[in-house]
Amino acid sequence: MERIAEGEYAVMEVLWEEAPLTAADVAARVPEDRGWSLATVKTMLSRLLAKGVLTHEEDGRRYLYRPAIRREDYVAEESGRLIDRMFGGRVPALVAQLAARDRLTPADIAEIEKLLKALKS
Amino acid sequence: MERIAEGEYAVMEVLWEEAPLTAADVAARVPEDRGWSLATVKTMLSRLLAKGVLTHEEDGRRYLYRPAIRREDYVAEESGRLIDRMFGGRVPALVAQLAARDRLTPADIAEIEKLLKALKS
DNA sequence: CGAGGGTGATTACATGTGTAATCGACAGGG
DNA sequence: CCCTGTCGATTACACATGTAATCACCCTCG
Repeated sequence: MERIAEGEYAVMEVLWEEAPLTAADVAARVPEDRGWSLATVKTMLSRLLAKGVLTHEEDGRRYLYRPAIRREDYVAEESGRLIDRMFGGRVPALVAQLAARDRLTPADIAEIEKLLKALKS
Repeated sequence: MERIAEGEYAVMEVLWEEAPLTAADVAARVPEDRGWSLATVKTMLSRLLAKGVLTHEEDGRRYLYRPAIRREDYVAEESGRLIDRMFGGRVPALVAQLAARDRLTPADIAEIEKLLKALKS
């Protein structure tokens, strides 16, 4: 699967949320703080098409865009990449790191414990 | 803290493992499969210096390089970034994702449970 | 003393990315 | 039927990144 750049990812998020959309619709839904012009969004869409992570179908004179890959798949790949690179593929090392950095609230801990317990059955 | 590119990260790994080192030493320790020339490693070192994530001290006619940032800090930042972007900052969502993808062995589960239990005390 | 090898610095060049402007085609309003 | 706005496509340009080659300098060996 092609790598998706940070900015491009923002466009994918929009389409994973709702699809199909026109270029203008996507632009309208991209987070405000990006401050992107419509032209910029169109460039992103073209590049994502070229990467094969989007598809488009004609709708009269314009296109409707929709994701060609599933969000879970992409997220899984990126998470795996990070865990491999930074934690030698060891998930417990990641969790230990998060714990050491206070990224785990008591609620998080409880939730994760429940998840793990469910896994063992 | 400056972003560190994928290739540059490989150089940082070497120096986090052992420092200080000369450019030639770093090149010798970079993973074989990168297939980098010494020149390439030197470019990386210059860029990392420019980014302020390395320091160097003179050793006669050459430099000894050493990390200016701690590995844990960088790793924490990158992990946080990923969790924020892909899981809305929710660590349990990440763990659920890993579970769904069979990235968790029974040993991992046991280890994580032990970690979490220790946290609660 | 002169040549060769090692050093960092400078330069090179292709590709990716952020961020658009512009262009040619076409559709719909007047 | 023509103007204007809209669409995708093409082009632009600066900076980041991967991957080096080359240069100027200096130390050491012969």
